Amino acid sequence: MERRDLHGRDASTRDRPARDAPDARDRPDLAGVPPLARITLGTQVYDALRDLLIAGELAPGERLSLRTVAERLGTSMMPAREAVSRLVADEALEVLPNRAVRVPVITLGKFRELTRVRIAVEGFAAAEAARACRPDDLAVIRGHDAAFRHEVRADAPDLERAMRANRDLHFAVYAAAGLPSLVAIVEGLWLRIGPVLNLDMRSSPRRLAEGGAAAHHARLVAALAVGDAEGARAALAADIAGSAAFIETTGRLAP
Amino acid sequence: MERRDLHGRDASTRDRPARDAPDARDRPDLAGVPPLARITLGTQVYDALRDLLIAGELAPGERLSLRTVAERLGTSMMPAREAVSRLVADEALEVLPNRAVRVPVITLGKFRELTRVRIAVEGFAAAEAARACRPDDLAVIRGHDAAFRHEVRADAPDLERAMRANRDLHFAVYAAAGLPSLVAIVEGLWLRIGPVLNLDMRSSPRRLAEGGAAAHHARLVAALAVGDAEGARAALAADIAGSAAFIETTGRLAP
DNA sequence: TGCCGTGATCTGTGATCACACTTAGGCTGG
DNA sequence: CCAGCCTAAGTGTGATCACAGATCACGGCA
Repeated sequence: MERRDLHGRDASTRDRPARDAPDARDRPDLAGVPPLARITLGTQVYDALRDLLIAGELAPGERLSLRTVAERLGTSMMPAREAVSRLVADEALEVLPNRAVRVPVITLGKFRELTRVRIAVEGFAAAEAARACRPDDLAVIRGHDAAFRHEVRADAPDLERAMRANRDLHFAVYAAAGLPSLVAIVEGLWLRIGPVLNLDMRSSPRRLAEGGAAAHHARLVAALAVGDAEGARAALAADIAGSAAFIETTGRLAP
Repeated sequence: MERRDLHGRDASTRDRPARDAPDARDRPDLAGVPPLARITLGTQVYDALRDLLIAGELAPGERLSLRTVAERLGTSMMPAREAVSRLVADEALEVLPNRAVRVPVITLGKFRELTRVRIAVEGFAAAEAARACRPDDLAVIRGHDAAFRHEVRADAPDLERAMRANRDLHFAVYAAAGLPSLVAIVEGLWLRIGPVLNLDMRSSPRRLAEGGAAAHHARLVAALAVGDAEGARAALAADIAGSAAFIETTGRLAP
């Protein structure tokens, strides 16, 4: 049970960059200096929990406690509260009538519903990506694709790395569509299926290679390269449907 | 400046129903008694602000203050904090590097992006609705359609009622698709375009009748009635594109 | 032996205080 | 008369306390 400390508790260094913000606003023609993302403790806790969720390190049904989360991450209860509130709003966590917080247990019906929505939304993103994809976007995508293929073909596949490569590949495609709000929507969906998807995937490693994931990815990349929107959509839909079908066969989903 | 009091501060009455929850779980065959939604002050503040936003009563660029919101709604600062945090997470509000909270100013580019995403997502929802629509769903939809048509044709159109009828019509269609997570996504989108959309609509009333909204709605309802998925999608896409084009002509959007 | 009341403990929620920071307004010094 | 500082009010963020309700185990009654 390692203890990540989010503090960097020297607030003077943490908030330092913000002091330049007024300058940047007074002289908007000053290059560089992007809007300067706010990094509060609450946001950091949110990101930490978020990563745990989509990595499947928090199992469905697992319970959380504000005080435990706070202590584990080295903060007080307040940032944990904010983080959990946001995740509950995203339906990535749920708080029962008992006031207990846990990661939701997805039913089979809900899983199928999410899969249909994913195919529609992510399929659209892939199609748009095929239209808007630029050479450097494609290069990044190919990089992640190669990493994934390399990992699943290895003698001792590193599942964590493989899943991360898969995720990076998908989101690189979605980012190439040039619709940030769409990417945010997809992130919300992944946040909800992450636990069940990655958890089951972890339980049966070799399925990763057997499933047609690599083949679907290859078709996807090929379609993107030639600007074939419908081809990209179909390839991505097949990829999603394939992994969903596998999850269903494990039968671990609640009725 | 009326003062809505969210308290009902008699906690004993507010939380009373929860006491039946354990019984309902122990005897699951006990009819009625759905899971019993939690209603915290934070959630109520969230809903209040949310309604203000999608009704366009909070103009883009308008600033909010936690303490002001709290006082106005008759609570302390904590529930206001949670509500604002959630809305910021939804990108329905934003907090500047100065730590000032305001409703975001949408740029023209962002507006077009959101419109494209809306056409894709809501169009899909309409198509699914055409497949899954049941007679009683259709009846509800027709009711809202009639209300909207009646309102825009009146001599003295009540804009607020018209916009609400329009919103109810749209969401009745999306609900008919039977994909709750999709409805949640669309709500997030409406939360972000609500301010600019409804604000501009309010500034020029008669456009409501001139715009083809009623005609698009008619085509939409007709398509739903016969299960024509692509027809429904097209009608809804035209509706969205129409109102978006009108908004752009007002030229009020930031470059 | 089986069951129900009852207490300690832990939960999320709300209120309040403390703090660093921003911002606007009034004052002083030129 | 204007530019400059500089105080005072107001901001979100984080910590801490208070509290009602839930959970669970122990102990006593039937």
